[in-house]
Amino acid sequence: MPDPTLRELSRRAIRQRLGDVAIRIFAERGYAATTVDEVAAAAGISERTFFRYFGTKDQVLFFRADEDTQMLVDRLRERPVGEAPWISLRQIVLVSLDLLDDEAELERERMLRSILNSTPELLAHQLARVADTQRTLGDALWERWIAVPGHREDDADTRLVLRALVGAMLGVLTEVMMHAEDQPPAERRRLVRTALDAIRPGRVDLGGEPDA
Amino acid sequence: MPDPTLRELSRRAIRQRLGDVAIRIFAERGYAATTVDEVAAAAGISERTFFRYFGTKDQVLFFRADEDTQMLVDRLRERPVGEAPWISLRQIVLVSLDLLDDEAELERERMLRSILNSTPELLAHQLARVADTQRTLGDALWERWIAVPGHREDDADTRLVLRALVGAMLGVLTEVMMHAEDQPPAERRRLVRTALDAIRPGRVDLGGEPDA
DNA sequence: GACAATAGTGGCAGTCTATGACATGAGCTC
DNA sequence: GAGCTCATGTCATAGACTGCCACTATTGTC
Repeated sequence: MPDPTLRELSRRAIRQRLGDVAIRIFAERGYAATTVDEVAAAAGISERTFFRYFGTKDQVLFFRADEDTQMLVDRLRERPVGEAPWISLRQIVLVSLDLLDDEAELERERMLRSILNSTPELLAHQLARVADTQRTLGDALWERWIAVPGHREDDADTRLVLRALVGAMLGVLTEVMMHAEDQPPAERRRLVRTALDAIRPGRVDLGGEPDA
Repeated sequence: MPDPTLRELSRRAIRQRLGDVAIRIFAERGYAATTVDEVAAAAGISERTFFRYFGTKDQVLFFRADEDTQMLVDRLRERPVGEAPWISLRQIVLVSLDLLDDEAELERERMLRSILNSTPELLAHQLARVADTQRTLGDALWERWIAVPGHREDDADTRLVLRALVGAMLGVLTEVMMHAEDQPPAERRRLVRTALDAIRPGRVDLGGEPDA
C-alpha cells in the first residue's frame, strides 16, 4: 500500500464508522426496527450515500467478516510448505481467536452475535459466508498440498478430504462460538483446542496423531 | 385428515398452483427480474393475496422443501426401534431419492436448482434450511436412541455424534445434488450410496461396518 | 496556482417487497 | 335462510433500493 490517498483514507474511515454505528444501533433497537436512513444519519451521511458504501442493509454487518476470511487465508499461506494440513488449520484458527482478547473486539462480537441470532435472514447470510470461507480455505489448502513434491494433482480423494477437514474445523468453530458465547476468551480457546484434537484425522500425512 | 373442507381444498390447490407458476416464471425470466405481482397475476390472484399464502417472495420456492423435511422425519419414525442410526439414515435418504424418478418432479428440481444457483440470497436461504433439517433430524435420531433400553439420556457424546452423523449425511447429499445435477437419477443414487458407505461411522452400534 | 478530469455526495422520483385497514362476498353452522 | 367466519380485493403506507442530475471536493497536469 504505497499511496493511501486522501480519498481512500476518507472512504475507509467512513466505512469503519458506518460499521461501528450500525452494529450499535441494531443491537440497541433491533435490526428490522432500524431503518437505513437512521444508521446513515447517525453516521452523518445521507441514505443515498450509505448505499454507495454498502450494496445492501446487511452488508454493513459482514464486511469485517470478509476481512477475517482473507486474514485466515493469508496466514495459511505463511505457514511452511509441506506442513500437515490439519496442523496448519489448527494453528491459524487458534491464532485468530486471539482477536477476542481485545475488549472492544469482544464486545463487538457479542453485539453482532445477538443481532444475528435474532434475525433468521441474517443467520442465513452468515451460513452462506461460512460456506464461502470453507470453499476458499479448501482451495488454498489444496494449492499448498499439490505444491509438495510427490503429491499428485489428480488425487481427487485427498482433495475431497481436505475440503472435509476445513468443514470439520469450521463446524467446531461455529459450534463453540454459538453455544459457548458467554464463556471468556480463554475458555473458548480451550474448548476449540479440545474439540479440534478430538476430531483430528487418522491419516498421519494430514496431521493426525502427532504425539503417537 | 378427516374433513378436507372445501376451503381447505381450495387453499391447498392455490398454494400448489402458486408454487408451480412461480417456479416456472422465475426460471424463465429470472428471480429478481420477476415481481410478485406478475406471479400472482399469472396464478389469477391479487398481489395482496399472494402474501397471505406466503409471507415472503422466496417462501413460495421452499414450502415444498419443508414438506420433504417432514417426510424424512416421518420415515425415520417408521423405522424399527433399535435399528442402528446410520442404517436408518441411509435407508430414508435412498428412499427419498426415488422421488426423482418422476419426470415432472425431476424437471421441477432442475428449474429450482438453476434459480437457486443464480441468486445468492436464495442459496443462503437454502443453507439455512439444510441447517434446520439437520437439527430436526438430529433431535429425532436422539429421541429414538434414548428409547432403546440400556441407552442413557445423559450420554452427551453420543448425542453430539448423532448430530454429526446427520451433518455428514446431509453434506454428502448436498454435495452430490449440487455437483452431479446433470446426472440421471440412477447415477445420483449410486453416487450417494457410494459416498455414504465411504464415510460410515466406525462405531458398530451406530451402524458402521455391517459387513465386516 | 489555474484548469480540466475524476470521484464523492445529496436530493428527488420511482420501483418493488411487505403490511395494516376496510369493505365485499364467498362458504359454513344452525 | 339468518348469522358468522373466513378469504379476497382495494387502498394506503413504510422501507429497501436504484437511476438521474446537479453540486462540490480531490486529484493530476501544465
